[in-house]
Amino acid sequence: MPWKDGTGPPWLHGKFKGCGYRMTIPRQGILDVLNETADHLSAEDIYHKVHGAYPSIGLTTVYRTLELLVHTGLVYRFDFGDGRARYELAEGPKSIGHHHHLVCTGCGRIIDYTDFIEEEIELLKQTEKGLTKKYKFRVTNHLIQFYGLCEACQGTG
Amino acid sequence: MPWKDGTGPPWLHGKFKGCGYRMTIPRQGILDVLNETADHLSAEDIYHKVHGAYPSIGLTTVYRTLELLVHTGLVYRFDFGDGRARYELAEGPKSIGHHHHLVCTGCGRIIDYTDFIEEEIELLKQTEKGLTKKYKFRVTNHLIQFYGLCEACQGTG
DNA sequence: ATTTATATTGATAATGATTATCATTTCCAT
DNA sequence: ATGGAAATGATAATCATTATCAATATAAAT
Ligand SMILES: [Mn+2]
Ligand SMILES: [Mn+2]
Ligand SMILES: [Zn+2]
Ligand SMILES: [Zn+2]
Repeated sequence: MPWKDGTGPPWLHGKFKGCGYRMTIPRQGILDVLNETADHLSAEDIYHKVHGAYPSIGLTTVYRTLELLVHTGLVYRFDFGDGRARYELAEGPKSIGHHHHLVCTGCGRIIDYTDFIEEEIELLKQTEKGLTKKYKFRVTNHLIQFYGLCEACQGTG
Repeated sequence: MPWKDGTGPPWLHGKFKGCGYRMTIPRQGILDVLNETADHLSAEDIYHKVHGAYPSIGLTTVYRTLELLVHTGLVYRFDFGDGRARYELAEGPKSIGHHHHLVCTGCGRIIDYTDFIEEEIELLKQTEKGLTKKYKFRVTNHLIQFYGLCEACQGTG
């Protein structure tokens, strides 16, 4: 289980405490930043944003908290190929829900999409079942990304 | 054709020269290694393997050649979450063809699978078409990975 | 074959994101 | 309040990947 205790959590604040961790000011700040943005922020992005509200925060704490959040499943970590990890709140009030990504190899822009998600998830479910049977592999997560050029980057051949 | 030493795949020669590059001994060695393995090697893995045949090769050359190969589309670069890029020949005689990956988060093992590929590709094609229409995004590539635990790693709960 | 221009190489240093240390501070249960 | 565990932040260390740059290898031109 990702939770230290056996308690099931509501959301964020409660979800965090439910895992047996303390909800501190730096952690709250980091969660706030993640909850208020629509972007896919890097650790340093988050550090700078939190720094506005809590100037004493250290970059190390940001990395540590993100590691914690990823481990507990509250946050997803992505690699879009620009050399730094990027983070996104797994789900919550402001979340658009489960989605996949379009990654522009021209400008690095990331587009969330939920279109066709149902069909994709349905196929993934079937695929998972088959793979589990054949390879005895227990799937816990999946990653789907499309790479290409966004509208703005198609002009500059 | 003047193949310096390698027994390597001639099916790459034209593509290489067609792009204005020279087929040198270090490059041939790197391609040989990629062509002979079924694993997903890191740059350093490749460096060590090529070093057996060409001890004077430098790690820098490996990185540069891989960058070249990825850029020309002959090689795919993957990130499986272990902090280093891994490489795989895009296609060729010994290739199993287009496939996706199962990534064990327990031991790092990578499993190639081609099962359900047809169905997946078919759905991806449709999804691509819809995404192109809605987001004006020109898809050139896609990435699908399943994360979970391999058979050996499921025992150690 | 000799020359010439260019592509390629490899040793080395630099970069930059992420981790490891560790002393200090904060939190919580007693 | 108090003691112990958890969390923090400044700093140094890792480590994969890139940037430099002088030396070498290659292909074309003479
Ligand atoms: Mn997203
Ligand atoms: Mn593979
Ligand atoms: Zn773009
Ligand atoms: Zn495993």
